[in-house]
Amino acid sequence: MDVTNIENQRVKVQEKINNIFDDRQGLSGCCPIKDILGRFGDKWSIYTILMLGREEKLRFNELKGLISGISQRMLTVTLRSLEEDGLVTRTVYPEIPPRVEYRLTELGQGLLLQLLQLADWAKLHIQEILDARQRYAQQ
Amino acid sequence: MDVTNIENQRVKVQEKINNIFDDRQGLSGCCPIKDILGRFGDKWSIYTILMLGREEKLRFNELKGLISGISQRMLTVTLRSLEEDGLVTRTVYPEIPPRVEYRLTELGQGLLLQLLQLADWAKLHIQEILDARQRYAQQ
DNA sequence: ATACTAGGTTACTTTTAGTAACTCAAAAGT
DNA sequence: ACTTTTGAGTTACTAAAAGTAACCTAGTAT
Repeated sequence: MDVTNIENQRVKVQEKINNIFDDRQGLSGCCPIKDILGRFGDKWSIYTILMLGREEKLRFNELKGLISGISQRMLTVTLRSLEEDGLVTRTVYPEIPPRVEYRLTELGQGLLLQLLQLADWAKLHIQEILDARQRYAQQ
Repeated sequence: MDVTNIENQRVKVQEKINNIFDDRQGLSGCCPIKDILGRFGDKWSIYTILMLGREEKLRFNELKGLISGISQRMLTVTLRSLEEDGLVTRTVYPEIPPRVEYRLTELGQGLLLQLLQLADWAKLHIQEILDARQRYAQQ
């Protein structure tokens, strides 16, 4: 890639960024990235989405078993927030003991694909980041 | 896209997810997505990266002016964490009054590109999400 | 001598994340 | 007849993180 191409790419990036900020008249409105990352960007939401992406449908305690370290409360809170955003559906079967099934919606599956793209980038560069942290820690 | 293609895609997704979990032997290790989103996934980091992506280099108070609502402390904390991860460089010019310039590293620019991809998805689907929240709120 | 500048800290308060123990309703064991 | 188990959660609490307001430094201009 020559100098002109790099410059072209830079201009495209700037346009995109301007677009993001234009859309929310002067920073006080809602920024879609912030809004979305602010919701699913925590570790429990990510693990939950990944697990539901792998297994298609899962019950509450199956999820709890798969996501090691999560407490019942945090799983409830996480699932409710994903449900609220339309990323996950919750189906209750009124039996005793109760049975509840969770699965990703189409929207949730779309988000999963984005997450996996990010994961590819993360895997490629995680070592660079860890190295940077090491250097920073050493003064 | 016919049924076979959908099935193919699903298998690919599952392989990728299995890969992510394999890499960190049994969930206790570090998951690159979690690790990375856990660091830059907050609103101040996102705004900071976007601003530095737009302007190439910025001084502390320029950033403070551009990111409306951020306090000095939160900007310091955010910049330090981005610096620690090798996403941003901090250059001090030992003058009085001091001058400090921040810019994205190559790594930071790479992350910015990923963020912009996510922003594209977010813009396409933010209304669906907002609608879902409305529905959820109404019982 | 006072005020201003850039780029922060320190000490404090509020918000959020997370834990441990409890609930519900029926079924099965002792 | 009472205790335990099961699935899917709540409630009440504590620890940690995010955020605010006031202060600092060192030189320069008024």
